[in-house]
Amino acid sequence: MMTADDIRHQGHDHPRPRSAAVVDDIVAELARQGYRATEPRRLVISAAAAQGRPFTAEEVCAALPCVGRATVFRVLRLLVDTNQMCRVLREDGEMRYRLSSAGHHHHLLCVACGAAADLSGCDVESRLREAASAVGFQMSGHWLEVYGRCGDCPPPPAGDHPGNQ
Amino acid sequence: MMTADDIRHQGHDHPRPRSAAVVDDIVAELARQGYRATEPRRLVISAAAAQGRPFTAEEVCAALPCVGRATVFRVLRLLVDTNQMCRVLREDGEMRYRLSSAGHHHHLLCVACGAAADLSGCDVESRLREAASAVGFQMSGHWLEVYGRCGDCPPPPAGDHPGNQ
DNA sequence: CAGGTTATTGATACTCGTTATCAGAAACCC
DNA sequence: GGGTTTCTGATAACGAGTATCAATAACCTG
Repeated sequence: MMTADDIRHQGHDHPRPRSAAVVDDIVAELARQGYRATEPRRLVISAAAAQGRPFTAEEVCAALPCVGRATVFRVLRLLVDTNQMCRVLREDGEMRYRLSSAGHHHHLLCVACGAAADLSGCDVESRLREAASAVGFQMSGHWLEVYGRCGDCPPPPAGDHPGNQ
Repeated sequence: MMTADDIRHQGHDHPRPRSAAVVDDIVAELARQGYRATEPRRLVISAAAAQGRPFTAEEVCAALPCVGRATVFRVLRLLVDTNQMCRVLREDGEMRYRLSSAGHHHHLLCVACGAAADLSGCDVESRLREAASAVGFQMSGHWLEVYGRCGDCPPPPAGDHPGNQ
């Protein structure tokens, strides 16, 4: 069977690319929380770390035919539950995953190439809380995705649909 | 076959409750855009107007056994596409619908009773645009849902999970 | 490091929400 | 009223994700 190391070394020969350290960190954190360090988990995490942008569970399944479908979903969910990964919702409604251990934050998603960037330094939260209490609600959480074009993508051709919802 | 009027009058005897006007308005708007005013469409719109809070396609299907399942989904999508209805994403990931012809706005969803309120008067948009351009993105849209407790629901028992994502 | 416990896996079947297909039915227009 | 054309409903299909459960592999302990 192919091991996590085989995956890591695909296509280049650095003995320990940065993703290896990422994988180890995540596995260590899982261990700290009482979860076993299994090969399938390493493989899924490794595949996730190899993705340059938010990915689907399906992509991981395709990249790891040696790992069972159910296991891929299980590991992804485990990582989300342990705050090692977050979900991002594309504009078309497709759910994708992204490794990121940061605390509460939001994402900027490029509608052209699919790249993602973390969005921080905007205190939307306090504003929302105020606006909510103005309508008699006590805010407890929120979900926010921001869509746009990253600097690497050419601007849209012409009169394109702005806004959303 | 049951007609839209039968539905409207269920359980009370106002000849034209306000929902009737809503239905007519929506059907008129559809007609204006070249869509035919069919009975199944009236029925679905009527059922939607009768809901006090965001509802699922499933609920409409159950309320209208005489309308085909596929048609219910088709009409809901048509209404979303023509901006007569919007989708709301519950905290647990479930997608619901809500009649609302207003322009761009967001929703406050009560995590206890499921009620929804429109959220306006908070200029999150400009802030997001700034934060986005700081990371080299040109914002084109966003998706925002705010969760909390409405004034009618008792506060949560004790130390509950705050925040999200 | 052998052996026992327990978590984890993979194959499979299944659920759920939604969409494709397509022949028949109903709206609209004249 | 009749002819087009859109729309509908039944059904089958779909995609993403989950439940089941026997077999396997990690971990701990001696």
